[in-house]
Amino acid sequence: MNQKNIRIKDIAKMAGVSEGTVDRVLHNRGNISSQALIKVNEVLEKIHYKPNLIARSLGKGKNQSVAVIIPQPNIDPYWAEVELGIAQAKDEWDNYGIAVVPYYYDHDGISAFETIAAEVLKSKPEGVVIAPIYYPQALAALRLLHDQKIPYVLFNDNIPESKPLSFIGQDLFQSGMLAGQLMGLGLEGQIELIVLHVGEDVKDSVYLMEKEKGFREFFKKDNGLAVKITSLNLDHNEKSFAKQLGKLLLNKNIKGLFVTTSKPIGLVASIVEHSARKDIRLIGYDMLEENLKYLKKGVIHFLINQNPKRQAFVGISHMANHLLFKKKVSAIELFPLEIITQQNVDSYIASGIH
Amino acid sequence: MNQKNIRIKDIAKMAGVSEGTVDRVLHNRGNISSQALIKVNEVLEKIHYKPNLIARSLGKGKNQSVAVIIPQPNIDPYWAEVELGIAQAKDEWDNYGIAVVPYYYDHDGISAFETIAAEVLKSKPEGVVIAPIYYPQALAALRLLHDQKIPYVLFNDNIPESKPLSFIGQDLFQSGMLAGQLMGLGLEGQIELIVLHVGEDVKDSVYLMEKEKGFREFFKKDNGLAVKITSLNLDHNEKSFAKQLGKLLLNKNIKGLFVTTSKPIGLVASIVEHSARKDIRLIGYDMLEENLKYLKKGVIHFLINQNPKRQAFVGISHMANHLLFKKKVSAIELFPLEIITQQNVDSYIASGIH
DNA sequence: TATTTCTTTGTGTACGCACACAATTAAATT
DNA sequence: AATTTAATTGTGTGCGTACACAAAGAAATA
Repeated sequence: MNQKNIRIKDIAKMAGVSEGTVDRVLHNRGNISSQALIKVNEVLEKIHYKPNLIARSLGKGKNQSVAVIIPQPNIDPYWAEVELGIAQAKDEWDNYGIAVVPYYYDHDGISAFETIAAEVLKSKPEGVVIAPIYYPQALAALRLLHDQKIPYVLFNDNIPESKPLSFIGQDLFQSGMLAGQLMGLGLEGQIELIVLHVGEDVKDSVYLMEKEKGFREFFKKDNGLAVKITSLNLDHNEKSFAKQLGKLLLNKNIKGLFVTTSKPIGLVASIVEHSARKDIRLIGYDMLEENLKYLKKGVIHFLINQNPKRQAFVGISHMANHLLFKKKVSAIELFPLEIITQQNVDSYIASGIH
Repeated sequence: MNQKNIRIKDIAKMAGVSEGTVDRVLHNRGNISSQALIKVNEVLEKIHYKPNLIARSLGKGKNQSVAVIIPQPNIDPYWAEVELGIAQAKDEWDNYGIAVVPYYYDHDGISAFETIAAEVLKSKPEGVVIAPIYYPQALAALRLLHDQKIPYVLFNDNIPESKPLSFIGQDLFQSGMLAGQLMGLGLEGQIELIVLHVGEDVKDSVYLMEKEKGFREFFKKDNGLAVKITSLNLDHNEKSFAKQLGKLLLNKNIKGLFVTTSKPIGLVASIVEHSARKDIRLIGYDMLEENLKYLKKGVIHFLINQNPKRQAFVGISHMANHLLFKKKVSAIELFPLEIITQQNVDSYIASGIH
């Protein structure tokens, strides 16, 4: 690349045709004589043409738009994090003429999702990035996108059968295994552990189950420990929740809690903190503000970071690269399972998204 | 940005001057009447001008080059990782007309560094990215760069007084604290721990000392533990090294080893593995191949990832963004202190660099 | 053969910015 | 006032691609 790059102009000269003809071959625009086609293809096979991506996107000119669909972020700190990632991507890709347009659907009303999906379709975006947390509704929407040949990227939850351009997320089974390892560190003898699923719809439980399966799997292998694992489904209606959890903590054999979603750990932590128990190991998800508070206090011992902010950012960036530069993007991008503790949490906060 | 973006042309019209004048203001090229300057600045303050970065780099045209200076990677797996990051950056920025040119200096010969530095200067790169592991030589080289007004980015080790454009690395004191926390997990009673500095020059020891300080600091705070910490400087001349370490492991009170550099842990791990001790907790640095082997075996318990590959990639990207887009880059970018265990190592390997 | 229709090919302009150079105006010198 | 010199400003071209449109050629029709 230090030496002059081969341009369309050069190819045209080599093949003895005009630039327009080369352009037609490169983009299969048709209206080409077989003679010309052969000549150009001969040259293309000989050299390795690397289009100048910058010039390409300048030349294309037209402003493209990417719609991003997530649940209302203002009631849920997890999705608020996601929104930060969207904002960051918006800022970044704005420079390249890509408009990132977020759409929010109501958490409660399922029908709200369909309304939003219709709205998005009407706006005719060049690409869609979506966190498909309600499986059947999402699947229907993705079918529509597919029919209209609008590419889409999934993040947070995968729906492989919808054949997205790309999926951004984590290996949830392995995530559970990791939670198991962290839970088991330094524990000995006969103990009981609790897996806590809090206030999630049954639909989602597929994903939560993956985490639980991984968690249980870990203790099958780990020797020297006699572990009894109980899983609990609780609604985080505050009163009954606190009562039930409090009762659990009276059992001295219980040494650890694994909370499978990020939102409720703060609540769990406050209950653990106010109980008499100082020996409970608490493991949960994500660097939400409340969670960090209890991590720093030492009530929560480990957080596994799902990096919602970055998932959104990377998902949008995949789409942007696809639209702008026709770059090949990986069909599945699994994020690392980041372990956050009292001693490295600040380094994570400081580093942000690169 | 869905609505038309403001271009230089628009600013010119608003201010009642020509495009050239606006250009001169934006780039402080001088030769401007105070009247025109005021008019343009008034407009600039009112609107938020976001230059089209793509057009900018197309317009600039000229191919720029970034020199990257590191030690010979082929004898050292750590620097081999760094080289992967360089290759990745090279690939990425090639599309934008930036040539990334690596230079390697011999690990042993100090004078080799100066030779390379001279060579780099002669090539007149637009920017330099450098891992300044030999302090005095690096400082001298950076002075030369400063004199010639060639911007430089540091990674791996910082030399703040050289005022680099940007530094990419980690907080080493905090890194030691984290090692302390991981070491302490589940340990009880009276124990002894070893901090192992292996085969590094005294010059570097400033940085290793930071890690040790952090490690010791952690155990000052942590209550319930009576910990004795011994630090050892060993040369990894294999025979005497194995003998000395073997002798140490006969002491049953020693429960953990913290190795402050990445290269020798494989060696340490093999010695620990072949000793009779199954209760030694081993903590070290980086995802080098040999280290991963012992991590998966369970001999090494934790690795703290310094992410050499990505440090190089981000360092080069900072420079590229600076040269190409005149983007403001953060003066210091601290990487998160990533904890790698048996259960999340694969997720890190799979994810690579984003 | 002249005319129309369809196919193929070449040329020109735009994208937004950087930068060189020409044109204009102001200031300084004779 | 005329000329030179300097300061300021405007215009034009190029970066490499995409795409519209005009031009040219071939085929079909009258």
